[in-house]
Amino acid sequence: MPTLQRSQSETYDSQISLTADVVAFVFRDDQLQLLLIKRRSEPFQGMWAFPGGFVEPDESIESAAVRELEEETGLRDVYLEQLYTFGKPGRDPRSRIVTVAYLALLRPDVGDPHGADDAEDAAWCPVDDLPPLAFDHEKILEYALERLRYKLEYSDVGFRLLPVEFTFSELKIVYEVILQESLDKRNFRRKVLRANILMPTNRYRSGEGRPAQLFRLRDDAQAEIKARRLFP
Amino acid sequence: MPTLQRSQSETYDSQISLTADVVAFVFRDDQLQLLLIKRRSEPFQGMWAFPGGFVEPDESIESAAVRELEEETGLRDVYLEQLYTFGKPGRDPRSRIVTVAYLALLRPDVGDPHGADDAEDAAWCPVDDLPPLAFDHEKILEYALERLRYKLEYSDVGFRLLPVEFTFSELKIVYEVILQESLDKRNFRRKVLRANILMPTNRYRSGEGRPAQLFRLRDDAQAEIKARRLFP
DNA sequence: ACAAAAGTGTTGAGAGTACACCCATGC
DNA sequence: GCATGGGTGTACTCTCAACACTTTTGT
Repeated sequence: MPTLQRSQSETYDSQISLTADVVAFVFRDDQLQLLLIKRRSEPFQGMWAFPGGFVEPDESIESAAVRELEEETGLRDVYLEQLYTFGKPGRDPRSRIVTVAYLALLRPDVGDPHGADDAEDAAWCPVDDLPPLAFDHEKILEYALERLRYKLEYSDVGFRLLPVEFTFSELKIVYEVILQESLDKRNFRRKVLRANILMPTNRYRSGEGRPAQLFRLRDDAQAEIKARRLFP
Repeated sequence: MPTLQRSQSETYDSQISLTADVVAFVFRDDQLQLLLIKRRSEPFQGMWAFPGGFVEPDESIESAAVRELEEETGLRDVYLEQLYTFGKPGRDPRSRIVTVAYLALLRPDVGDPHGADDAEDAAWCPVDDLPPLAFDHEKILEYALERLRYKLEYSDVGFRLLPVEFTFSELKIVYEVILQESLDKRNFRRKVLRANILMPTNRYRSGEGRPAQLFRLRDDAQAEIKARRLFP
């Protein structure tokens, strides 16, 4: 049995390489946007892809994800969560490369990305107006979007896409855009308030019309509510 | 930048190895049980661990999981789902080994496991009476249990632990044991029926007391309900 | 007939949904 | 003063949770 022998005696060099890729979302201009880099090298040279790269032998996979993301953005206050591991043979034409995909949520006040190293360019792209993506990154994106929509409904990920202080309409727009449906202003406000996760501030955001009160997520607001029984 | 050079010119042999481990649950004797194998070789020789092993260069990770599970059980009608990838340096004393953990749910009529290859022994163990586990498998188990409890509330995983035909009390016991709380018989039955996912059969299961009608999951019952809005 | 588990209905409380008007500010 | 977005309350429906007795079978 090759597996057994390998586990006992070999040097453990593997023919499988491991990368970490990051699907990083930001919410700007009332749109959900995605961090993409333009690949400088083959394969898929010139195509857009998620930031990512090989995991070093002595760093954790998550550290690799953070590092790759850091190379492209100012990286401040990131929410990072492991998404799924994609490893079908053939997903990378070079060799057998398995990637651990991460979901990152950035607040709108992170800087603009800058090309670096293996990136000829880097940019935020609205998710509903994307160029074709390299590798199986479109499938990964689909998965990330599904997860984001899903978690929006039972966790506080929606708040991670906003500035630390935000108004109710800003929060509502995040929910509306990601869920692709419109919500009732009064019911939305009541539901959020009932959850008791916000702290009001004395500050207001002025724009057109009446200024809106700013709120922040309470520090002790648990990140994820225990699911109420839904099923069966 | 080492990552960049590697991605362009190296032979891609990596110092990171990849394994697939399977956390396989079965529900027997009104208990949630776990498939464990007793390790024949170092490290952790003689300790219990999940079935698992190295991913071959030309097989998918999921195939590796299925294969490793197949070596231990009759393997029929398995539900398999990727759980999480654990890859902290140091989790395996031999070298840098990253493992993709899978959750498997088996129906009670799968056979008993048999030791094979790298397993000196194999057995079902009740989850609340386990021996110490090798590697970081206790952490992986914790994660698996959390996921199982979570999904029980919004998907049909509970049904995957039962025979194809089952009674309402059997289903209720699965829910009660895994959620560790007792449920009201009438409310439970009503809720399941309202979900409209069951097909009644004309068959009955006799035991002590009045025989109970057997039901089966409808073929067209979707595997996962769309979450109702819970949050905020 | 009795022990054991199956099966069945009702009621009250709380959450979800639908819906329309006044308020504070900038121009 | 008017345009713009902010902020508020009520009525109806539906789901959830609590709760006890009758039915069917085997012994």
